[in-house]
Formats: sequence, C-alpha cells, structure tokens
Amino acid sequence: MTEATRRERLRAETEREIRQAARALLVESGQDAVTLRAIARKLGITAPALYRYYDSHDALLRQLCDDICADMAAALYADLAADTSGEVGCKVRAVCHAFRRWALAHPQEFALVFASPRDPLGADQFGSVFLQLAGPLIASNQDANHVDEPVPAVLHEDLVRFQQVLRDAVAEHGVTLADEVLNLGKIYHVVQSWVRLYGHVALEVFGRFPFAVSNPEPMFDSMLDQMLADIGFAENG
Amino acid sequence: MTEATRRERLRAETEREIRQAARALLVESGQDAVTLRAIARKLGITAPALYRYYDSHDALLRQLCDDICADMAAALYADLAADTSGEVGCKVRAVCHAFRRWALAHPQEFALVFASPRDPLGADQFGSVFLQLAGPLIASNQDANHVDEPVPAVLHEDLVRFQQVLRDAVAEHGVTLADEVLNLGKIYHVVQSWVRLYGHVALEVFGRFPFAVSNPEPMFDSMLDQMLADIGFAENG
DNA sequence: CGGTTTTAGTGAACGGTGTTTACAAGAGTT
DNA sequence: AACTCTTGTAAACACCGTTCACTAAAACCG
Repeated sequence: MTEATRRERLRAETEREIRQAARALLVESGQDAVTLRAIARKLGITAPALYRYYDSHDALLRQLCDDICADMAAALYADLAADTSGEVGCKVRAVCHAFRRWALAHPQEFALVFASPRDPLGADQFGSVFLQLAGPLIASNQDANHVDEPVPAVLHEDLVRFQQVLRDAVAEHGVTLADEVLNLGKIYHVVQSWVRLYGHVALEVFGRFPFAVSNPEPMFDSMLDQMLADIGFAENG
Repeated sequence: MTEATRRERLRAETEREIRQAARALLVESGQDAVTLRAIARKLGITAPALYRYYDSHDALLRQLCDDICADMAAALYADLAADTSGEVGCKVRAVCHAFRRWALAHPQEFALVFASPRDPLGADQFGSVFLQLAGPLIASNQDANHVDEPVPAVLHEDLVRFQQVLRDAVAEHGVTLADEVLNLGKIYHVVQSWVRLYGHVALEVFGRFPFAVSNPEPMFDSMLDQMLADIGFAENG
C-alpha cells in the first residue's frame, strides 16, 4: 500500500507536523509568533533541525501562505457547493460572504497572504484560487443577459489576456465559453468586482473605514447588490 | 528667539533625528529593519537611550505611522492645491491619482499604515487625513446635480454618524452644508468610492490582481471615471 | 557660588530570534 | 560488516527588545 520507503513516510509526516505547528502558532498568536524555535518546540525537536525541511524561515512562511490559500480555497469551494440553489447570483453571493467571513476570522492569514509587500511570486497560488472559483461561476452563468459594454481601448490587451486565462480555467471544468458570454465588458466587471470585494474586506479587517462602522455586514450586502447588478446578475439572484 | 531652554531644544532635535532615522530605515529596508538598535546606530547612541523618548518599540512604530500619515496628507493636499482648475471633478481625480502615486512610491509606508492588522487606534490620524481632503472637496461641490438615492435602512445609523463627522470637518473650513448636498445617498457613495480607491491601490501595491496587469494606470483611470459618475460628478469634470 | 535634583546616555545583562557549523546516531544499501 | 545518506543535536554567532544600575552633565535653587 505505502509505495514510499519508511524514511520518506517519516519525512512527510514530520513536514506535515511542521506546517500544522506553524499554522497553529499563526492563528493563536499572530505572525510574529511563527518562529523556528517555537515550531521546533511544538514538535519536541530543536530549531536547526527545521533546516532539513526548509531553506529558511522565509521559505517556511511562503509555504504557510500556500497552505492558507489552499485551505481558504477549499473552504470557499465548500460554501459554494453548499449553496444548492441553482441561481448563480446566490452562488456568487455565497462565495463572497465566505471570503469575508474567512478574512475576518483569520486576519493574520489575510494580512500575510493578501496585504503583504513581501512576495510578488505567491501570486500563482492565489490566482489559481481566484480562477478555481470564478471559473465555475462564469461557466454556469452562460445565459446571463448582459450586453457588451464598450471598454477603454487601452485595457483591451490586458483584458484579452485575462479572458484567455479565464477561458482556460473554465475549460478545465469541461466547459467552452462563447465570446458573447465572456465578452470584454464582463471581464472588466469581474476585475472591478474583485477590486470592490477586496477593498471592502481589507478595509474591514484592517479597520480603515473613515468612520466607525457599527455593523459592516449590511454595507457589505449592499455593495454586493450593486456589484452583482453591474456584473449582470439579477438583483435578487 | 528660542523661548525653550537649551535642553528642550536638544531633546526636540534628537527626537527629530530618531523619527528621521526610523523613516529612512523603513523606506530603505522595510518594516522589519526599523529596530531600536539600528536607529540608535544611525544616531551614534545606544539602544536603551531611545527609551528616554519612546516607551517601547511599538510606540515608536505608532509615531512613525502618524508621521507618515501627516506627510502623505501634506503631499496629497499639495497635489490638490496644484490643480488650478475650478472643476471639482478634476480635483478629486487629482487627489486620487496622488494617493495612488504615493502608495506605489512608498509601498512600505502604505503597508504599515493601511494594511497592518496592528492598531485599531491610529485610525484617528488616518480619519483626519481622509476628512481633511474629503471635506474641502465636498464643500466645493455644493452644486452637484445628484439626486437622493434610497439607501438600505440598516445603514442609516452609520451613515448619519458619518454625515455628522463630515459636516464637522467641512465646518472647520468655514462652510455649512445643506442636507440636500450632503444627503445619505451621497455619503454612501463616498464610502463606496473609498472602497474602490483603496481596493485598486492596495491590489496594485501588493500585486494581487488575478492576472498580470501590464499597465494599471488606464484601469485606475477607468475606475475613477465610473466612480466619479456614481458620485455625481460630470464624466469629464 | 555650592549643593541638589533632573536628565540623557552608557554598559551589562536576560531571554528571545534566525542561521551556521561540526558532530553523532540511526536507516538504507551494497 | 562496511559504507553512505539522512536526520537530528549542541554550541556558537550576531541580532533583537527590554531592564537596571550607574555616570556625567545640565538645570535649578538657596
């Protein structure tokens, strides 16, 4: 059954424990608490031993980011699947709510993954999460009544590239999109929706609204309403 | 001329040097490089001496945030004043561009002040910056043709409070606003504009757009167009 | 002026960090 | 059994925030 050698199994197990310990420290005590020595302490080993698994503290942090992204994607996907209504608008709303809920529940992780000037690279992982969610949603919204609004010509190049990325992502789900469905106007609205979704969530997580918002959820809902309307879903989807 | 004692002058000078050194370290090498020992080293003193000026490393970081906010506010205000056109739409556009430019030029400062889960408190300083800019703009836009759109009832309480904050901010500039000008619908749009402005800038600074944007400025311009239209300014203001 | 108090700064120390190096002990292989 | 590769340890280095006892000078005051 186990095709790997005994040593490989042990190594994989230790690596799993390292990630788990790092994650626990991040959640319990914040990013600064994720130290090599603290992780090693949780495993009952010494700090230098961790260098057999990761090149540096920074590399471990990067791995942690990827794990977080994967977990978040799984959580969002679960919420998406839990919405049994066929309405695509409902699904979008569900996944947006799940994103906000996740960010508020994991502010440290959110800051590390989404608001860190550290890495220009981890974007791969993040992009795949985004596409994994946006892809199916777009694929299941082929009948949306949305006209092709004109988009500034300067944006065409970037939007066409993004269009191709989205098309590929959807194709992985076995769906082929017509150009009328995935027109540039809609692509642009997808990007703009991400701007607003991210903006609201980050502002809420970091407490940077220009005044104290006593109850941010209705404001989030209100923004979603307008966002969904812009993107071509029915108001009460 | 110098009404302060010699000691007070020296103390003020040292404090100025501390802030300056901290700022330089942040810009040169990132937030993690702003250590007490590094600051002290730049001044030619020892680290414990800094405790005569700040209670802790964190307190110094807070002061740094405030300084950054003040500097940014000054820069934005300068750009705002540099726009000699009477058009309010142009002024809004100018200050938004200035904000983006500042954030891209000072990513470390931006991350520290706007995307740090650290303090729920420094918000005072930040809020005052926001109001210092938004106040005059709203005050000079009294003739905007903007109808009072309905706003979800749940938001009324918060929006009314923000309305009062804005009214006070504008009053400091010697202008009194009528309710028709500063209606709740417009207040809501101001908040939504901040969401989009912040969202775009943060995504660009942190490189978190879902695909590589080759030339983000036109996209920013495009967003501003829609934002200004929503908020009641003319398209080519 | 002389004595006292207040202040800015020092140096040593404590416990913490990431990281490197030399070394030991076990697992796997031949 | 001998050899290699892997996984861990212990010690050390340089750095960090912070505390504490202490000095030297400035400011104050009778």
